[in-house]
Amino acid sequence: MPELPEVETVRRGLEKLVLGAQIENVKIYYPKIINGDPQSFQQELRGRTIESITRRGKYLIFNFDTGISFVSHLRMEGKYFVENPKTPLEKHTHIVFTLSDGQQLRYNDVRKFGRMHLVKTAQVQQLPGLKKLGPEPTAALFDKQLFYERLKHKKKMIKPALLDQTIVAGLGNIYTDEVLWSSKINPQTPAAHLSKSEADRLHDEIITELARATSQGGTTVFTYTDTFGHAGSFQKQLHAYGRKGQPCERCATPLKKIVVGQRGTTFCPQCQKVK
DNA sequence: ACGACTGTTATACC
DNA sequence: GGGTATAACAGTCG
Repeated sequence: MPELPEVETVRRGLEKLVLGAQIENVKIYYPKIINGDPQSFQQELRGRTIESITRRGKYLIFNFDTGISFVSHLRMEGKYFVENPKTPLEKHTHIVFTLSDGQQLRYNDVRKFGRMHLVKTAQVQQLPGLKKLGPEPTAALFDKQLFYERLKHKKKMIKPALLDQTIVAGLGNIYTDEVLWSSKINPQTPAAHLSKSEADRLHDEIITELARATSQGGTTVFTYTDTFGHAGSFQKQLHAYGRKGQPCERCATPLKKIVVGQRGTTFCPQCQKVK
């Protein structure tokens, strides 16, 4: 599942592989991936040069020479590959960008959940998903006091509150279970019930956990790979996610899996007690 | 064989 | 408007 560390790893890979490349042609095999008119998507991108590749939350943003940007969300299984045009198209490749250097940038997505938007660079922040996005989880941008204030006014439980992207950007199901485990907070705790010290702990864990995962190329749980086809290695350091029934690494109590806000949730019933 | 389950966001609805 | 359920999809597992 590409969450922030995986998307950032993909971004860094793409920066090495296709920054500065010019798009010669775009082939669309599954138009629903593209938000808006696929024909104009094709036409607008032809002849454009990739000037920069940025990221906001889990959104990848390709910026072009003429003030337009292409915003891509990988959702569950979206992947980019850079390959020789002679390599046969893999199953589930839906969009192919042929580049002037002779390579192809290919978008592959088994579940077809990923989405792409083409907008003016100045309009990127106005896209529905980006408009309400919370701060990036870095020490410079993610304010501790503000985090506590926002939680205090949320009616949701802490887990769905962290997943909703408006309080802080970039957490998905895996890292949410991890930071709650590290912070010893029960996922079903109402967000508004967290004490200041719990909120502070959680805030710090979010920053360090996502940074550590990013530095290790992200987590490969099911099928995630980066643009080079490499798996991440952070899955070796997961303490909660996917460890149902295994002993908690702090207290040896078997971890439990429950559903919270329609999402599978693994936690330690001993260390992460409801208060 | 078939239903349950997986996860992320936009959208519809209360 | 906030909260919540549902749709978008395909593959895997029991």
